[in-house]
Amino acid sequence: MQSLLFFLCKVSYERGDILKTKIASLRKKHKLTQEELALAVGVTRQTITSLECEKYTASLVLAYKIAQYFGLSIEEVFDFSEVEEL
Amino acid sequence: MQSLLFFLCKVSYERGDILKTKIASLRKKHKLTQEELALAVGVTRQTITSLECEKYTASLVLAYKIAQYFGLSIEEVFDFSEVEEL
DNA sequence: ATAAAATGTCAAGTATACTTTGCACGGAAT
DNA sequence: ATTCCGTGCAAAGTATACTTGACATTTTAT
Repeated sequence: MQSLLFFLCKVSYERGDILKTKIASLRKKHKLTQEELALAVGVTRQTITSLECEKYTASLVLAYKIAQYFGLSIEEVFDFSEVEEL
Repeated sequence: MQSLLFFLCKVSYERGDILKTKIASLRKKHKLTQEELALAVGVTRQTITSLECEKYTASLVLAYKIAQYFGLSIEEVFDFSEVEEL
């Protein structure tokens, strides 16, 4: 039986400056658990959860490691479209 | 008379995990002061100094803004070659 | 029906990114 | 020689990124 509910993230409206990411969908496409991805890029599972639920924005180095793990560029994994124009 | 000395950064050997950047050379190529670049990307001059002297690594959003200012990708401005392989 | 695996969350702590202010020094111009 | 500009630095403070450990709910497997 298919699941009726997904794991849901509690959305925080305190900060509007957190980058949207494709981490969750990329991870599922590669059939990985958060734990496995965390191990692969050298952080804890909670950090992956936080990034997927957009609690904060990854550091530059972590962003690179995640992108590289999926064979993509940083710009392909994180959505910069809402960064204030220069 | 040509200058004999450049502005020099005191190198800290405490951390070996700070990304090398092309910010200083790009800024000079564009004939900008640190102050002007700082204003353009929305940080203080001291932050630009710190990044150029590699005191710490920029955040993902700041890295994006700097790269975009120069019309480059993040990967073209920051050197990820020494990031631990996955 | 039960157990195990996967995910989300919270609190407290450490580490890193960035700000603010102020000072020192070299180079350029007058 | 004096002044101004650009740069490097330091200390203290705030904000954000990440860790650790523990717990609740959902999903998957038995």
